[in-house]
Amino acid sequence: MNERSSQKRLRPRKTPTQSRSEETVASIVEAAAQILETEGFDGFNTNAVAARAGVSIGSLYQYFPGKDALTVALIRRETQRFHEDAAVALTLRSAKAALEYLIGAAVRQQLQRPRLARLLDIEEGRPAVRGEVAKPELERMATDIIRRAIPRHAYPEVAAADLFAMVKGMVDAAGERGETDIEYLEYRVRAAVFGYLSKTRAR
Amino acid sequence: MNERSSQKRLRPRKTPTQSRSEETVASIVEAAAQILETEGFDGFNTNAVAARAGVSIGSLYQYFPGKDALTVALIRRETQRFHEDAAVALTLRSAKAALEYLIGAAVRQQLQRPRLARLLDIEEGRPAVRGEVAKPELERMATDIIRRAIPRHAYPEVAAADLFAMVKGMVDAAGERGETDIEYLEYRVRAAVFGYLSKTRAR
Amino acid sequence: MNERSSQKRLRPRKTPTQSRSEETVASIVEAAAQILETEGFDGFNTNAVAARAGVSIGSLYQYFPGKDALTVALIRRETQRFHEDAAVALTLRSAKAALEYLIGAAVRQQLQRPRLARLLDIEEGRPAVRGEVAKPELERMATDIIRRAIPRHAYPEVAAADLFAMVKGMVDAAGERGETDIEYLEYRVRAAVFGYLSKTRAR
Amino acid sequence: MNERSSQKRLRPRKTPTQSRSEETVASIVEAAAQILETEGFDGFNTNAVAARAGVSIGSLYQYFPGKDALTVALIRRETQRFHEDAAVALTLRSAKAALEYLIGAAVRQQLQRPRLARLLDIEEGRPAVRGEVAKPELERMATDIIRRAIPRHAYPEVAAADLFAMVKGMVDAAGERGETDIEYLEYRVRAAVFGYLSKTRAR
DNA sequence: AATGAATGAGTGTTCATTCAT
DNA sequence: TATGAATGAACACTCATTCAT
Repeated sequence: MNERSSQKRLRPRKTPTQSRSEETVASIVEAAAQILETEGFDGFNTNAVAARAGVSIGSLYQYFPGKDALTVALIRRETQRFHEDAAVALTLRSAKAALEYLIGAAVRQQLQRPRLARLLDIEEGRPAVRGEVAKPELERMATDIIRRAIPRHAYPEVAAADLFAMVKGMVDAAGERGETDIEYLEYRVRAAVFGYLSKTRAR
Repeated sequence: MNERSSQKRLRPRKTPTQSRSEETVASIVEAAAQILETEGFDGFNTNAVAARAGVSIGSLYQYFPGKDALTVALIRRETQRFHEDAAVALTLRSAKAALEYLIGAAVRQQLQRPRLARLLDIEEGRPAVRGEVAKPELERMATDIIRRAIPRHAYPEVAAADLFAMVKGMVDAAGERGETDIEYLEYRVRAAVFGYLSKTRAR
Repeated sequence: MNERSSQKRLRPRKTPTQSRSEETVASIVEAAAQILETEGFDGFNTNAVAARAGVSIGSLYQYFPGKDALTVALIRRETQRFHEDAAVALTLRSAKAALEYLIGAAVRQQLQRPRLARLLDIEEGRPAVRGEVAKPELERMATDIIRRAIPRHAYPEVAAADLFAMVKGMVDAAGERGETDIEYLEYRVRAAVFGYLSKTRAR
Repeated sequence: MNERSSQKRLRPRKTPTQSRSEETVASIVEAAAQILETEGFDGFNTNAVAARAGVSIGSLYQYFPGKDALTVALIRRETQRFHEDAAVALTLRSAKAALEYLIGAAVRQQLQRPRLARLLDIEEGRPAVRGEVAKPELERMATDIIRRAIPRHAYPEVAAADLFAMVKGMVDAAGERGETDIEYLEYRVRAAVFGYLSKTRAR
């Protein structure tokens, strides 16, 4: 139907208080992840997700007001761990250690289920989805870390955005090429990040 | 349905020899670009493209065997200039100058029509399209340039892939954020590229 | 487009367990029969069938994975009775009686809805449909009957095939000409069958 | 080119019996035959026929007012020889010989290009085509032969129709099964025809 | 709450036919 | 007369979403 109607709610229809509901919601989200991973966008439709989750299509719509809401939930789930890692990184004394911690987290996260990660990155850009996925806080944290690592950096927000973009670009591409050597990839990503920062330091 | 061709052809159906045909083909490809740019994937359907091109749907299919072929043609058109720039860069004496030339080309190209560029980057990843768009030669050129710039680099192919990915990531993100200051963006991309190379030099 | 299933399934998509579904399926098949009967191949499209069945096009595709599957289902429905008649014929003591029984069944069946029968005979020959409609068993039964009727016949399988073909040819043509005198037609078909067998007996 | 120019010198500038138009028409009809034979109904479209004939689609429509007209022309061409054979058969003294002559002609004709013959038989039944193809005279000839062969036959017209139908049915089916032993098939068809006539003789 | 049958707007694609050149 | 670019009605099929049970 009309996907353009901007007033569509993307929040879950109900906050599950019962454990059974929570399980159902979780199974639906995981089913979405699996479908996206194995079938790609072409196979990613609500009926398939419901079937994979062992749930009726009606139930899916009981918990998610629409397909986009399901996508958002999945993105949130996948972002969650990274969010927590960022919080941990903030507590580290050394700013460099914090950055390295974060880089490691990003690489591992993205390479855990590379196809899923890549596809979700694309979904994040969809107008219907963007704005629903909480980037701001994450970016604020990253900005903080950079501010501490390079106190004299001219535009830490820009740097944070740039670094996010290049790390994501590199790791997505690596995942797509089928790379599995996390060590090597992390080494290169660190090179990119610290290389960028060293050349950008002041302006 | 057409059961005969198991492998869909992505090459243009007929090479237009008459000038009228050439115009039609060009107008269709440009219409595709505009639709993608203004409506995004959601509005990107063959009927809309034909309508925007001021052409019947039948004409579209006379020149493109399918939607994917149209996408491929559009990607090729957009890649064309960059291809040529890469060839020019190869002729420059200084390897550093070559790299900078290429970076500038990439940034300008990607920021010319940022949304279009971003969406085409996504399309390039689609299984139905990948393999039809000639990356190999481009990557070979880039590898050559890196080989000359950093003769002692351990894995120039990996570096080329990484650099492509990070540049694309950075510029796409910048375009999406609405950045227009090409100078500044180029400066940062150069920082990223040369930073990466300096930290990666040997292994 | 669905690129996943290289071999289109012709089996019904889901076996309806609820009575409502069964009704829907039956109404769709009967609608297909009526459309084919009244409009011929030209009007036989899925949208028209759905409309005639008083059902949405989506429902049609929920039970039949494609147009051909619907055709197959219709052929099966029309063949069903004949199949059962053949089984009954096999139980008759006299082989001649069995043959006559079968002939009568074939004539009546084919003349019940002559146009439909003729059109389905044609559809049976379509590459996409042939092989899905169970002829083998029917031919085996017919071969058995012939074997019993003419024990010394040189090639009962060939005879069975010939007889099927000539009976079908005669009755289809008669139906097309608008014949309604079943008695007379049966008489001629019997003449053809027993005439063929008497002249072919041994070789 | 070379062959053509040499022919130009040796042959008259224009063949008086065949104008260039006639050649074009013939090539189109033969192209239609080939397409139907090799691609079946699915590939049988006017553009494909024109291409195979080495003629523009516009030219095709210059000679045939529509697709059906082309089909009719093809049916007529294929029926032509059989028509002539029927005329020859009429001149034979012995009625039995005439019938056998005709049967042989029918079998050979139908088995020459079996797929084409079968497909054309189907086309003959299409409402848009039926009535355009001259059956009456052919049936009259066949009726005459039967009248002479079995002077006391009650309904020679009915017999002629029945025999046409059963012969066509048998030979089409044989062709479809890939039979190539013309002798054997002719033997069986004769058995069917004379068997039918012997059992039907009077009423 | 859960189910799954039903919906129908939308999309890719074909092909007979026309007509300007 | 010949060409072939252009047309657009028609059709098979999908899938997000609803709602009666």
